[in-house]
Amino acid sequence: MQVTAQTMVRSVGIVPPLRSIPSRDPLNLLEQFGATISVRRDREIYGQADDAAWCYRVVSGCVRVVNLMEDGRRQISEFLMPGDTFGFDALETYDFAAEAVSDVVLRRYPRRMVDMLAERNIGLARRLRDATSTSLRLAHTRLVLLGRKTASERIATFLLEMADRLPRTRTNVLDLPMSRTDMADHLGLTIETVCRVLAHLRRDGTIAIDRACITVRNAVALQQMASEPRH
Amino acid sequence: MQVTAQTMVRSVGIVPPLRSIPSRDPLNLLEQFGATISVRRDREIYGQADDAAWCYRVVSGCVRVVNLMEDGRRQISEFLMPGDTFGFDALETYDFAAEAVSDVVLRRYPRRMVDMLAERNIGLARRLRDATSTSLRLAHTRLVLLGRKTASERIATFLLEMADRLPRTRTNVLDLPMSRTDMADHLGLTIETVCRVLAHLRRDGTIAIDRACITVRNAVALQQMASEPRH
DNA sequence: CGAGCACTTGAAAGATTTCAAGTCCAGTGG
DNA sequence: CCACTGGACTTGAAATCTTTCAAGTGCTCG
Repeated sequence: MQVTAQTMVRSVGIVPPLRSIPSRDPLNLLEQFGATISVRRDREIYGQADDAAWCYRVVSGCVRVVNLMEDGRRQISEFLMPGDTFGFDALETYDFAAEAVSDVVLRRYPRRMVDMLAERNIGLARRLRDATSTSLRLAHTRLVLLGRKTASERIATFLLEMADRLPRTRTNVLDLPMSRTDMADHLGLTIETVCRVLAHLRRDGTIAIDRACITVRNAVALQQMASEPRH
Repeated sequence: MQVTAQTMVRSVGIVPPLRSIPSRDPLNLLEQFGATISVRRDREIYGQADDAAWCYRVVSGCVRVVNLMEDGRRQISEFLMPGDTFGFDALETYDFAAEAVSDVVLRRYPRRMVDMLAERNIGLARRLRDATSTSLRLAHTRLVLLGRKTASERIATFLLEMADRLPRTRTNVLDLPMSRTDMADHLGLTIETVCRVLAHLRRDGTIAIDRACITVRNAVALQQMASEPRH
């Protein structure tokens, strides 16, 4: 893997407390082999066909998992927030590129070490399997969104998900790190449709928009609009 | 889990050879705890909210993984063919229903046993993790299909995938086990659109249609039409 | 032979995209 | 300090793809 525009920082002896990771998490076993790296906004973390040499955990910022078609069409299969891991589910190569949505700080672990530790520690192996299962479950939820939901339902679902996952400064205020284009490519829409639906919600009084900052004024309305699948 | 309309058959001492499973596969460790069951066409194997008590492997026939929305909209996230496993990635509950597309024969393993064996056997644990990773990768490919491909591209992609995965009697002849409705719910289209695109391909001479049986006359044309994502 | 169901096909309706202008900032240079 | 430029975002109108609504067709089963 070629080191792109990443600023390397040496691993320090003491592990910084990571958001939403309980200290008993088996994932912490990896910390002794971890390094902290920073990636600037819009820089690639790894490419679609790169050898899967590293696994990552988001410390701060937001990462997008991107798949490109040859003619330029783009699908963002997920956004990763602080505490989320990625690259652990790779096989020989990553199958999808990872890029920094904002300036991000990551913990990075050598894949070989991860596999080696997982072979010795059953708790870690289990943890990795569960993490992959959770990703899979999330992916299935997105299949429903892309396959069966309308534009409004997709946007409402997305906003509620962000309200849940984004590190929030204030309740109901979402400081979205991604552009409208990113949202569109995540939701299987065009940027214009994203804008129009958001504008409609604003006129409704359901949300307020101030550039990248969206305030949820009526969460119930969003929930009804989102048409979540059965539980 | 309630036993629905399944015909239970006692596990036999000798494991029948399963299609496309090399005998050295760690999954075979499960065989001693496996039972063979049959499920009739359109019967539920498990429901969306059921406790995840069992893991399965398809012996013969075809299974669909289904997610329902409250208003009845349906998304089939995948079709499973002989040799495929499912239910291994469940957490507390299955998150999606599994139903028999055709009459199917399954091997069924108690989830508790699977977890127990995986704790003792690192090869099996690894195998399960890899299987989940493969599912995840497949799911991501479908996100691109649903998010960014046109109706024709979806159909072409689907036919090529079936040509690859379906147990084939003759080259180029696909005996599709699923209905047009199933195809539509898998591809995020309506049944009418599926019919129209297939009819168009038939007039093209790209395929021939005889009810559920589709003959691929021009695989190259299908490949071009499918617009596969970059590799 | 008739009913029911899956599948097909046509025509109109509708949702989203495409094409085309703007608007609004943030950053730059005069 | 302020006009200018580029990029992200908005908005409108026309075009297009897919869906919806409506009729068939054809096969299988009783």
